[in-house]
Amino acid sequence: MSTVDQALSILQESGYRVTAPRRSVVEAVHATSGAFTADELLSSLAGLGQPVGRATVFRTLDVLVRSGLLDRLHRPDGCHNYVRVESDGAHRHHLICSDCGAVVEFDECTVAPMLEALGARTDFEISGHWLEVFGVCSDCRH
Amino acid sequence: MSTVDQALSILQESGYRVTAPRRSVVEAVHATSGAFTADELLSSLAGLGQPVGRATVFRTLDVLVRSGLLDRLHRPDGCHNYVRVESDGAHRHHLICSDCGAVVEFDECTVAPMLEALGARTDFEISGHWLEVFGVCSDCRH
DNA sequence: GTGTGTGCAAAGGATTTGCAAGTGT
DNA sequence: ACACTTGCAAATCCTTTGCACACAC
Repeated sequence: MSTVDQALSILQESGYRVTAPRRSVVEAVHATSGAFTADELLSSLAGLGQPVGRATVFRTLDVLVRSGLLDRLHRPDGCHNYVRVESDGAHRHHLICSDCGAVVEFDECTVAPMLEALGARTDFEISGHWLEVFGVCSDCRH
Repeated sequence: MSTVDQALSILQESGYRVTAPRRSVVEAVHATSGAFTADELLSSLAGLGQPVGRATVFRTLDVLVRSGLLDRLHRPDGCHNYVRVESDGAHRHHLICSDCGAVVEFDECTVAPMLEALGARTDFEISGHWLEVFGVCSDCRH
């Protein structure tokens, strides 16, 4: 069972219908490696000969995020990038190459004790955090 | 010397001119407590009887960020929020109340060792990171 | 006086929405 | 059948830009 099919099953289990445009989007997403924007995906779909309407792309990205198949990234330059989710841990962060957009997921996150202290000090009830790390991957350095 | 005046001096030292609209913007910024958007600031200025053109507000926010007087925040609901910078440390992160937008700056950030390990494992040359923490402040809980 | 900064209105880009027609289950 | 989806085009939102005028230094 390919990963695309796995994704489509998850979609279905989440209560969404599996339609041709959604299949195209999922395939295009699986063909990428790294972070992408809605617009890049739109062009990519057109290039693959499987054009999907602009609105549908946006709606499908939402659906995929809600189904846990994509993560929405927030980058300094613009906020709406997406990446395919690889692991299934609840705690996911991303290391992103500023050059080529390559993304590495990681879950070793040592901020928990710090956040606890921070919550105590400020009397906030901390509900979550975002951590994103930027750098240059080995390919882009050479 | 009030904080507004301090800010205006910094602006000037950064090579920007101190003009009436910029003064208004700095005053309005100092009247807020927490994160705000360009649009909120625009309305706030109009409400104070010191209307400033839309373009000028955007340009001035840029100038203030570049002068180190404001930080640009990225929130789940929308990406371009601003907060007044309070400390002068280079390493600043923010704890934001999801309810009222109150912001607490903090600098105790314990991710450095983790990032070092992450860089070694992935062969990325890590250049920076970005951490934001969300929660509910004590006022909003009561 | 000179170079910056301003305001307006228009342009631009990204995302959303309304709606009639199409389609998965 | 029925509700969910789609595509299109228009609407909306946020931000930037061009340009003539004004102002800080």
